[in-house]
Amino acid sequence: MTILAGTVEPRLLRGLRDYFAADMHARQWIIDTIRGVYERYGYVPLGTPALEYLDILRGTAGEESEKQLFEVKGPDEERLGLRFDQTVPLARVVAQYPDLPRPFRRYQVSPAWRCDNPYEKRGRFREFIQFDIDAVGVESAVADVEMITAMCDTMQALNVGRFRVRVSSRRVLNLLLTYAGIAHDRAHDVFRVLDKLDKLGHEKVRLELTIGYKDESGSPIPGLGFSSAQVDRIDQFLALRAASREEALAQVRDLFKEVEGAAAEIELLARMSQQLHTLGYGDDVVAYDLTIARGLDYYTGTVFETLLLDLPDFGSVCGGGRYDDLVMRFLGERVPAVGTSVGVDRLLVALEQLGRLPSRKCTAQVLVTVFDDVPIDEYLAMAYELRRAGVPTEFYLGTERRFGKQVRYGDHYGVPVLVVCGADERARGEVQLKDMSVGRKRTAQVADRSQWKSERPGQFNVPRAELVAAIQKLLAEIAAGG
RNA sequence: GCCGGUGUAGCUCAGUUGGAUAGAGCGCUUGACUGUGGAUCAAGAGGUCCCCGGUUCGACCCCGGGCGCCGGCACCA
Repeated sequence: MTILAGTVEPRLLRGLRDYFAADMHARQWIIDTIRGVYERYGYVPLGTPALEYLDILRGTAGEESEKQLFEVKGPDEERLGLRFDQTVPLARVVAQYPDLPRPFRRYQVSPAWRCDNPYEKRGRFREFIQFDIDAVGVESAVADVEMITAMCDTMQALNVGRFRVRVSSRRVLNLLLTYAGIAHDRAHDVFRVLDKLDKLGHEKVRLELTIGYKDESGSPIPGLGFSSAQVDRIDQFLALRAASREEALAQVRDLFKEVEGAAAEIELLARMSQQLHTLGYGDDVVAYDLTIARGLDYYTGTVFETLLLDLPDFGSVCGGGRYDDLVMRFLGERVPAVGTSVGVDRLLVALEQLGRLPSRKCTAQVLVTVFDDVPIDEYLAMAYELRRAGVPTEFYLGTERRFGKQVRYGDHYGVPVLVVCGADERARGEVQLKDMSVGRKRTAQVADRSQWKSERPGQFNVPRAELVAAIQKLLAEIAAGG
């Protein structure tokens, strides 16, 4: 692009994007659909500011994540940051307003910011909308079940196709550490490597747990230095394959039969699975995959994530878990909580790739076109009659007087119906309606221009006095006929 | 942060062992058609060949440095 001297080059920050009409309509549809599900579960909305004090955001989710904070300087030099999720602000709110009756169950949809490496093909951006539900002050695992079913219901409502919610438990993974004789303060390191199982496979995970290896580019991946006896025990766990939740639990129950406290943890998951079955959430939509840890440091119990089976490499489109100690940071008191988060912009990219989004570029149902030989006030009258009757109507405001250009304009934005009234129609006290979809279908078949012009597909005249009624009838037909 | 690739028109890309005025397709604009979307035909606009420095009679091309973008890895709330 040529940049003129004295002008500023229009450009976008890395990892951010502009959303035009089709994307905005699709995104709004996703948000409305999720909200519908969440409100059926009785969650109430909460809004919090994009900015928080830096010390609120810091140290909640691991040291590494601090690099991902967008920092902001306040007017009095306060150190601020843009929120990177909605869970930490929620913990702040719960701690700040102790009178809130518990359980506090809220939903929140808003943007968050993370300064990590963007990967737009898989829907990873530096600014993105998340849609969360959380239940704070809840000990019962019924809340965990509710999160999982809400995810399933959300995926179904969004028409994502085949999906699977994978459920795991940090407490079971802690049992694994005990079983393998690994100190629990190494949990973060071990879980990080286990989470890569899907991507790297068994062999590399084993190497990374022990001596490390060199990846394809030759970069050294340091090993964690565990003994082969320890890693053998982890391997036993990783090798488990089950066709159902019950089978997965049976295998772990057997493997951990000597581990103290294992029976109780596994019983908890068994109870959840039973409830899920009773409610109609079978092994096809909810699977227990106990190797999943998820990256967040603040998770303490159940964790889960959702994959789209038609986009196996896309990554998870929503995830969450239990974080019983997060509020403690602000309140000094343990407040158990569980929540889950849908990545709205990720889903937008995924559904786009799957071709599961309707594309809508306009809001108008009708475009009133104009000719020079008819007084403009007559066109205005038509447009306002339609608007007052509740029909979304665009009045052609451009300078292009030639009719062909106006049709092209309407075609470009996908307006379904044009109102046409030149001197001929006016003289007869009529207006012409043009159903754009008819011409769009004809266009593939017509080769000759004069035929194309004379055919005027999808056009018919109605008395001027019946404009509104005729439009409403035509729009109803189009809506019914598809 | 590390490794690799790449940077030429709005987009996708060709090009020159270093030589005069840098090309194609698509898109865009205009006309054929002052009242009809598509197709066709014709014409037109659009370039700091990423930036800075060096070598050279001469650099879009070669050399050095920088930056951007794309992959992979690391990291990931």
